[in-house]
Amino acid sequence: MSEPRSIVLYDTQSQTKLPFEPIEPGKVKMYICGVTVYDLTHIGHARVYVFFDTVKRFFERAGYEVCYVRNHTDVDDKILARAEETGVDPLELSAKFIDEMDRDMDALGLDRPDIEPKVSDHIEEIIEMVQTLIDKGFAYESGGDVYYRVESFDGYGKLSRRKLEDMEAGRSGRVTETDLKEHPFDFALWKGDTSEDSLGWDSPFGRGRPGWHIECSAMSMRYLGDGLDIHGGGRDLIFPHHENEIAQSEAATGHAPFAKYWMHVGMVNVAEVVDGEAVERKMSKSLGNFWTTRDVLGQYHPEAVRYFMHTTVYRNPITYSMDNLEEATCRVEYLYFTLDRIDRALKRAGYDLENPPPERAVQGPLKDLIEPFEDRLDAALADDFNTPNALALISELARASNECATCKGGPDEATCYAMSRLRAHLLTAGALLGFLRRDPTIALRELRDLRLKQKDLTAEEIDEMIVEREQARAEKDWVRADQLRDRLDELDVEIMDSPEGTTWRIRGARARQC
RNA sequence: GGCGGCGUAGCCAAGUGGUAAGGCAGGGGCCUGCAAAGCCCUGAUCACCGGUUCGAAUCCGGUCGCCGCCUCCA
Repeated sequence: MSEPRSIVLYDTQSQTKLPFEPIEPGKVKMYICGVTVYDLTHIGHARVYVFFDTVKRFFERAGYEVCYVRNHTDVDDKILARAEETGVDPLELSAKFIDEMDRDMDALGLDRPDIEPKVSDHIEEIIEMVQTLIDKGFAYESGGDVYYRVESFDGYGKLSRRKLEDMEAGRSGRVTETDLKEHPFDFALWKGDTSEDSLGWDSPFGRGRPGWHIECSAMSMRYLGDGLDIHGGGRDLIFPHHENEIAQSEAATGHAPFAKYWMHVGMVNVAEVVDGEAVERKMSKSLGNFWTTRDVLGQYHPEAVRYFMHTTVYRNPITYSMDNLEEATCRVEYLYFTLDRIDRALKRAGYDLENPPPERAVQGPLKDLIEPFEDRLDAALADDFNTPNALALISELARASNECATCKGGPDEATCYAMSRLRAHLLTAGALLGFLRRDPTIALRELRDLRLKQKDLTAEEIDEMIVEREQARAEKDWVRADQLRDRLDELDVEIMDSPEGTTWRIRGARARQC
């Protein structure tokens, strides 16, 4: 970005868009809640991390130095339960799923966060913080556990704007009452566990392990200090997780706000039939309606998955469906075909793609598209990361690119120069959103191979028929050529004849189009 | 019961005070041996009712429908 632009982002707590003003000039301190690593990640997790990857990249483009921390919760009851079931050591189990998550997030092309702390490496900080809370009267020991006293914190409920009374008056039977707690909404900072063979650490309050929320407070402050710029995660973390983090952190440090901006990503929904009725519900482990990132990447190209994620603004729910993923796949394919066309046209004209000519003003009808493009792209993303608007801009670019690359008689010098600028813009936008990052030939092959796999076809058998048809065409045997094309068509293979030869592709699973 | 959100063309989806981005599908055209790809043209007054305003999809009130959170959850 040529000059500092004001980035506006929606803050959950104030329920409004605010101009981003860093605590330390030029720096962004960002903590994003990671996952509890007892299983493969699902596509809902992926949405959150794809989004914040783009947030991070955009801040960097805007000239900020970003410190991105994302934790792994590797000590948790669910991990213990899963470890018990499978007879594995809990920390080995979580280590395995951290690796699996890395594999999936790498495949999606995410940059690794700068710091990825684990609970098991920060027990000391956690114990220290719990002790501080006890000392200050915000927490109490009870039956070997330590609980946070929600009524001691004035601001309790300020993020999720709910009152303790309202929640108590709410759905009966939902809140678990325990003799150990002073108030039903008090939550565990430390869970006592005296059995020697379970995962635990010695502490001033006895042997045990941390409760759920404390780790994020302890680890975020360990790496980013008492005040962070951005704290984020999925919408479902607003209550109780983030609410509790605020209560703990601000109580412990006496410093407010704990986080200046709270950003929450909408849920991934999935359409299902429940009791004979079509409904759309949040994807979740407990409902059992989730798709793992691994499964999805087996079916769809990672860049198509990212494209799909960007079709809806991050705060709204998005529907995971075959149709939506297919459409995203088609768009990514279209963009790569476009890039491929530009590259070929430019190479034919003697352009060196690695060393584009020095920038100069564009003349003619494309001027108004090319010159202000990056400014418009930045404006879209600076407005609370409006990725659908960014995609709309990319569509305009691609259309113009195709027009240039396929113009009759071949592009002239001015058109070639315009194309090289369009190409650069496409790549810039793609780099921010996470696609168009491969060589078009490679990407198109990857896309093709996934479809071949879907249709249970091999490239060889198709190529054979293509060669046969080319021969028929060379002999102007149109009847035979068309017969072969019809046969291929039945296999959902589409043929594209061009002066450079015949290429083909597989139609997507979505109907007979695309 | 409390808190939050959503309802925009056949479908997906931006836009939150000045006469509705983009994509998919459909229709018409250019190109093509014919196709496909690509390009061009083509569609909505914004759930409903009432109000504020010179002017509202956009603000206020109400109605209906859907979803999320209040329990582990990204």
